[in-house]
Amino acid sequence: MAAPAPAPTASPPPPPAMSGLLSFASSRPYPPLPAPRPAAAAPRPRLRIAGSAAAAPNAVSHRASSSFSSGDRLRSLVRRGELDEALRLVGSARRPDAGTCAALIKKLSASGRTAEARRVLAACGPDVMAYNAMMAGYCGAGQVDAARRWCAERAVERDAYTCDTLIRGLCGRGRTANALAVLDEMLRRRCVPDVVTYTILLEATCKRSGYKQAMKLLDEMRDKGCTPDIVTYNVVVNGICQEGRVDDAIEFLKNLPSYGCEPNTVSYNIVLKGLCTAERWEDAEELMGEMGQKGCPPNVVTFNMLISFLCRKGLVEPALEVLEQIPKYGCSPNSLSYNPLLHAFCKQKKMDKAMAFLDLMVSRGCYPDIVSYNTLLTALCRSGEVDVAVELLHQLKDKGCAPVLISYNTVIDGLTKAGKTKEALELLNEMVSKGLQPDIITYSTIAAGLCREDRIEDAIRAFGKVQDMGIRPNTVLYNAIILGLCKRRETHSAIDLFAYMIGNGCMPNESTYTILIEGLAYEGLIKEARDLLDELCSRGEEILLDVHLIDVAFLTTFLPCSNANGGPFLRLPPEGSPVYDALL
DNA sequence: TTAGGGTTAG
Repeated sequence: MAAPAPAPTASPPPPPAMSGLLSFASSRPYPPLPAPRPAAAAPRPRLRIAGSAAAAPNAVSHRASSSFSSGDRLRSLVRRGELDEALRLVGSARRPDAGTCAALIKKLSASGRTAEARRVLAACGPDVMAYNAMMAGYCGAGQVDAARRWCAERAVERDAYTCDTLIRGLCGRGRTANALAVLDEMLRRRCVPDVVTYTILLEATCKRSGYKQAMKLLDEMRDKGCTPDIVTYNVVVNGICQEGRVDDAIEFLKNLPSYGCEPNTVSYNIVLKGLCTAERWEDAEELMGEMGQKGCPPNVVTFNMLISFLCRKGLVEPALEVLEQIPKYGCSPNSLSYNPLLHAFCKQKKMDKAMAFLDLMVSRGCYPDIVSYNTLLTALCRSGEVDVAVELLHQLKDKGCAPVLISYNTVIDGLTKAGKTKEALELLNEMVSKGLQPDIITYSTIAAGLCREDRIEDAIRAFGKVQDMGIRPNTVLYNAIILGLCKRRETHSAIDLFAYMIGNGCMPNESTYTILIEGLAYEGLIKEARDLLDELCSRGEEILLDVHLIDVAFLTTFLPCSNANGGPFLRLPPEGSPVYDALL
């Protein structure tokens, strides 16, 4: 792989607001990374070496040593995600600790293993923490109906907290109507919904049915004798802003005292966010001025929000000015203040500036967090500096910021795209050895990289690994392998996999169809390609095909379809191209 | 239970 172009050495001078701030920007392509976070710099003593878990010291426990070590072992297994081993241990334990069981229930449910989670629940006996974990698990796994049935069986509705979990789970999956039904059940059973329950429901109602509907629920809540608090009102203020009615939100805020509730800084921040979304910068500034007078001075969130919005709109210099204002208001910038700017520099491909900015934040006592580093890793990979990314990844722990799944996924992807699949696979082994569980993104990345190298068999092994882990392969993973098969002209196998994908309940997307249609057309299987396109037609989706992959015969065959009402739209080849000439 | 980082695969 050719060495990437170095970062421009003659970068434009920093904007005025930055003058002096970045003066220590190094002339090296990449300045040394910031010094380690003092508090976390000292290497932590290793408590235990691999394989000696059972011999863990139990000096702090007064319980029987056997029960301590098994409980300790169970906790450690759950933490490491070794669920099968944890399940075996739960099966043999006399009375496993409810907190650990709750954690295991959560993890099992997250992998869709709710039946096994229920076995764990049975093993640990009645415990509200475990109940809530089960409820959250069902909801998280999308089995909200199972959650409701289970809830009814156990009559746990009487516990308001468990009900909140169910209501939150239902609301989180857009099942607001069911959540409201649970509320009715609660009221019938004289299980008093509290302000939290209502607030959750109000938030969902705002999202689903709009704030006007939420206002009705607010009245109902008051009728039932439940007094809204400022959080409740803020949820409604947010709902009003979400519908683009910021001025109505401001009006509502003004009337709050007449309901016996004073706005707080969060209330103003919500309105401010609405103003920023509408790019009403002057109004935002004015509101910030008012906040102090109204006894709700801006806090660091206020400034962070402004910085984030300005950066998103490409207004990096004003964002830098806001950053400089923060201390004048008695607030300290934190990593959330710096990260949007760091991201902006990365996006501008000004890596030297980004690195210098990182130094700046450290010199001001704000330590980069994992999001800062992940932002850098992404940018380094995208700018062709994968080796620097690998180096940074390996330095993270010493900087007091251990790499996470996303960090590894980012660099693994960078390596596969740089044609360094072997190193990517080594990194995969490394993360596993460090106890980080790869996820669907890790394996999709690896599979796509292997396919790019025509190593379809290995990619299919990665696919199998995902299934072994109890994770359902998703569309992205299927697409990667289908593309690999099509590129190898094994279109029939690709179609088989397509059928398998649908049979397993994984919905194909536009890319899936594009890949397959192009693959079929390449092999001259025009009829089959057409059938697939018709299927897309019936879905009424727009399809943009890469004309470079399509031969003239294929385009000519399909052209009439592009005029069909409501049918797919085939982007025409660029004017003057050979394909365009052949068509007209 | 409300507001803040448009960190990862196609």
